[in-house]
Amino acid sequence: MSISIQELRDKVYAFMAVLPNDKVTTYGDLAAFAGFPYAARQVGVVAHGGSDTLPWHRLVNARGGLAVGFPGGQEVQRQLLEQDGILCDENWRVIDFEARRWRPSL
DNA sequence: CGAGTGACCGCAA
DNA sequence: ATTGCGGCCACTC
Repeated sequence: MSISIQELRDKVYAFMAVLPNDKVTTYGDLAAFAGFPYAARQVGVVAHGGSDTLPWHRLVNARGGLAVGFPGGQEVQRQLLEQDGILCDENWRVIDFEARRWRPSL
């Protein structure tokens, strides 16, 4: 059983749209809530790839760390997070991540 | 077709 | 705490 990438993109955008400005979420959680529990990677790709208006910087990995895999992305993401009042430590991890973690509709 | 890659996840040593 | 390894899925060559 394969997933539909456009359907996934739709749901990801929808969730990002309602994501509070002072909270963050993870790729895995977003994928799970969107109905594709194993599609975390694709979530990352579609979330950052397609749109410039959506707050991609509020997506972090399951350990609360900033995006790895894009050179220099961590610096950019940290600054964007600071603009939203979210701070990071030297290890590129969101401070107080568990408290700032957001869950859609639960 | 098969192999490699990627803004990921989880567990084991 | 860290590193290593396999697994998941879709995309590209």
